[in-house]
Amino acid sequence: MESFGIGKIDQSKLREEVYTLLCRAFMRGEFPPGAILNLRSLAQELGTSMTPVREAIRRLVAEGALVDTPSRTLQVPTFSQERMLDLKRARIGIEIMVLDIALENIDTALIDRLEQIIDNCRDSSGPDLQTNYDFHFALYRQSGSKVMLPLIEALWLQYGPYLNLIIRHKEAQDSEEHKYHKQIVSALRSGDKTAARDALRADLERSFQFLATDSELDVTAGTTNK
Amino acid sequence: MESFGIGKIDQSKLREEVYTLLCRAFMRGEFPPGAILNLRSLAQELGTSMTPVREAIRRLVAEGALVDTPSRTLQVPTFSQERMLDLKRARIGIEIMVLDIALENIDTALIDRLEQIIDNCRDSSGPDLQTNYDFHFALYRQSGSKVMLPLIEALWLQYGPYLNLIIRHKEAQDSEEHKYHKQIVSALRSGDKTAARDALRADLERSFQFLATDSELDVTAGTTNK
DNA sequence: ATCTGTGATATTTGATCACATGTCTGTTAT
DNA sequence: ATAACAGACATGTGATCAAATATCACAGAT
Repeated sequence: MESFGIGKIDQSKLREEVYTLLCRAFMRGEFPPGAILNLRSLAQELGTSMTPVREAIRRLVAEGALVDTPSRTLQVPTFSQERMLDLKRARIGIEIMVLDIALENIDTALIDRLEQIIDNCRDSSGPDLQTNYDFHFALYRQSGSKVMLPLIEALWLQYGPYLNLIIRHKEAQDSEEHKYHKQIVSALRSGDKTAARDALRADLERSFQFLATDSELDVTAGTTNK
Repeated sequence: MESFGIGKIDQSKLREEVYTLLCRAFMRGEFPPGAILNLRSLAQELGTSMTPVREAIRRLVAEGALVDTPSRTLQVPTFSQERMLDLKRARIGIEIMVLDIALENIDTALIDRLEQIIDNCRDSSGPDLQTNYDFHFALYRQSGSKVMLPLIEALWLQYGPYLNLIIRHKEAQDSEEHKYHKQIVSALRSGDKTAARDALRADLERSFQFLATDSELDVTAGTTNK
């Protein structure tokens, strides 16, 4: 049959929309470690019934962004130094692994796109999370690994609550994140794979740097839904 | 509080039981690539309502063991050479990464336990999946990484359908899997980390060896639930 | 004989209900 | 005043219901 340019049907999947919304909220650092969520409030807030929220929440639990407590409530994992270091190690290990694969498929079109992402940054106050996400995932997508990208997404989801703690730091506001991004781009241009790896590692270390042995982080966060 | 030997509460979560059952079935290779599942049949087969099955299935989708098709049915991912190689690369990369961490925490108790797992193998016909699982995860658990273990579980889940294809090969029956497991153990005893890595890599390569450029694998598998 | 439209059927999906269980609060007994 | 208890309240879980939509078989037209 001839193909007309009428585009795809919206395919409303309420469940997916709820998941996407919660996902974004997590990556924006809306939920602090220890926060309690409940289905009814979320459903009401989103204007849906509990069912799609339940399924979206189930997925977030499967991805490690939420945990079931013994008292059948849902909680953002509490902060612990141990878990934070574990996540950091996992992110560095896997993201560098994927970078290595991406480096095999590198081309100038990608490098240009990465540069464009950095330049399009609106340089607002605070860290530019969207630009950061776009930059990293544009890079990782070049690996072509449909298996590993979801794993990295899951790790970023688990990192989200730490972001909530970080954005309260005044020192974190002078984002030098672009410094490492630019280092990565220039390393790619000159074909220096080791330099690219080192710059990525430095970038990831940076994103964890305000979380080390910080006293005020252990406070139990309040609920976000009454 | 003092800890009594009464074990954990049954935690009647029907959802969890359903998930566990499906999970095991996947890892046993019950579902071939391309198989279609539907909630009603599963619910009926398990004697529950659809709700717990739905949530268990949602989790499997989140872990990449199942995919939603455009027509709102559930499908085991179809076989493709590309995806298989992607999964292989991911498993080798991540499982070796976790092995490296485990190697830092190695002790003789673990090595003894690993040896015991191999010896307890009932050496039945066909590959001994339970022993294989126990061996690998006992090793990986030594890493202490609560972040990475679930990722590896997800990868094993995605590998399950390939197992379905493999166990049809007659050549696959003479399982020399223990050869590499024993190599790993002796490498650990002598403290030779490189040898341990190489043996693990060889073991993983082995578990993919019958999937390379095989013509009969591309057939579309039938449904498993009428 | 092949293709297309129509209706029947099957199945997912979202909403609602009933129930079990954990938490909190206010009262009472010591 | 404090600890224990009882009852109300809150919340996840499973079952069931209603609606939307895809699939399939069949009839009719070309």
